[in-house]
Amino acid sequence: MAYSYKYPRPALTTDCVVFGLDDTDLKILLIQRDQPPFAGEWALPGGFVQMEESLETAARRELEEETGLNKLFLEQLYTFGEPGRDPRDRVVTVAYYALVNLQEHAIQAATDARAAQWFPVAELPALAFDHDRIIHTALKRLQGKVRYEPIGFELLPTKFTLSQLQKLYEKILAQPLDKRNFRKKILSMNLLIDLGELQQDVAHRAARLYQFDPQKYQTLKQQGFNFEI
Amino acid sequence: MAYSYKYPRPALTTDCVVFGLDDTDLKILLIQRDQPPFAGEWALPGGFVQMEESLETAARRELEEETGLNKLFLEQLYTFGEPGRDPRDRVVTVAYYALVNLQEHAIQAATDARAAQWFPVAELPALAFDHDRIIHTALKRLQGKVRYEPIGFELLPTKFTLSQLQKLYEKILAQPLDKRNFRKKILSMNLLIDLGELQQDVAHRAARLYQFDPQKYQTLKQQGFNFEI
DNA sequence: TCAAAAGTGTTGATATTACACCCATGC
DNA sequence: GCATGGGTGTAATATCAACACTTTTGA
Repeated sequence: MAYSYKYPRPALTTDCVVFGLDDTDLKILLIQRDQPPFAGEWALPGGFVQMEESLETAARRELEEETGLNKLFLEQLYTFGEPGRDPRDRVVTVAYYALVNLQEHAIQAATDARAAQWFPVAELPALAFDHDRIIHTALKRLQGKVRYEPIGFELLPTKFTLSQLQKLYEKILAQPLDKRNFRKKILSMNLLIDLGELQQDVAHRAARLYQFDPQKYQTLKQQGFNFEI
Repeated sequence: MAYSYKYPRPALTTDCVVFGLDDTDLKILLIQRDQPPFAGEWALPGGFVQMEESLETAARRELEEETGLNKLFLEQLYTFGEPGRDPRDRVVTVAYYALVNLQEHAIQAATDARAAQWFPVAELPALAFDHDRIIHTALKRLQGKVRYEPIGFELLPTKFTLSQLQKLYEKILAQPLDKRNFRKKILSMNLLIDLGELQQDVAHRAARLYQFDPQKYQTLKQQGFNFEI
């Protein structure tokens, strides 16, 4: 049954834009290439889709192989297939983006010993292929989506403060938000569980810790509720 | 240079969900298959991506070959690549969706003599492959996008009345809208040019004709304006 | 006691919703 | 003259934006 269609076929890969957030920056995880083309340059984690795996499975497998990260929030972004985007051959790539919280997921040395490193989105190095364009598309998608879906929580630890959440939105949307209005809005949605716990070891008044309630969100969504920041 | 990557490759196709609007319904254009698998069933227009053409070019080429339609609004939707979605072989398809106004674009007999026919979205026939899933995804995308981008105008003739526009939104969003509030909102955006002309040959008071002003939209958008219905 | 961030309400402006009647036209 | 859709305004309500001070804690 294989190869019923006797036409030349483009090669098919997946690439993944992994976003992480730390105290100072929104960051993207890149891999240093050790093979031509673009040897020594930085690129998105990714690789070839195997014949028996789905596209998303391929994206997750490559991510784990190259960075040790797994069980991330992962969503298809866009498919890039201009002839000439790979100098050797026609290669079509299905791009994904992922969100990870840096506190709870440390990246491992890649199994094939290639360097993996986080870069602030404002300080990206030169990138292989059209990966700058893919990252640009992913940033736009993240900015659009974070306002209408509660995906921002994927970038935070399970327990977080309202200030952490506000800073997350300020960094992604690149605009300041009013503290009181932000708290009013987010708390009025009733999507956060007040854990009754406080931050530890901070050199100022400790903030309350909250947790996102995905089940509550599903329930409200079915009743016509729309998340919006 | 071709075939630098010596791995088995999935076949790559594009498929296109073409939406059209007439007086009564939102419709989708389907092609009747004359070859197995799924011979006799209905399917989305589409076909194989050639090695030297971009994905969008492939989608437009297939559309024109199979339906005669060209120069449509066309946007990438999603890439479907589950193993098993084609019974013969691993086939990954990059799906697009298109918007066309039925008044100004008649479909032609397909060059390869396959039947092309419009179906109301509520009365779709049995579909080949996973095309029902692709259509479902396209409908959701259209419903989401039409509220935040002025793409609905692509489904109307150049000159249209406010009632036509309102009915368009009511059909796509599947909810009634208040006439006075709708008019207030849409006119307050200043995106419509009042042509100073009236409908002809209607058996009631003739309505004013309007035209969407894409340049105005671009200008406003750059100033931070957000279209929203 | 100082620095640093947490936490908290009110007000005016703006936007949204609900709602009903007269108008123009062709038949 | 009647059926059909075109066209119009207002009032009540809800939402949004702007804004400053007190509290808590550890160093």
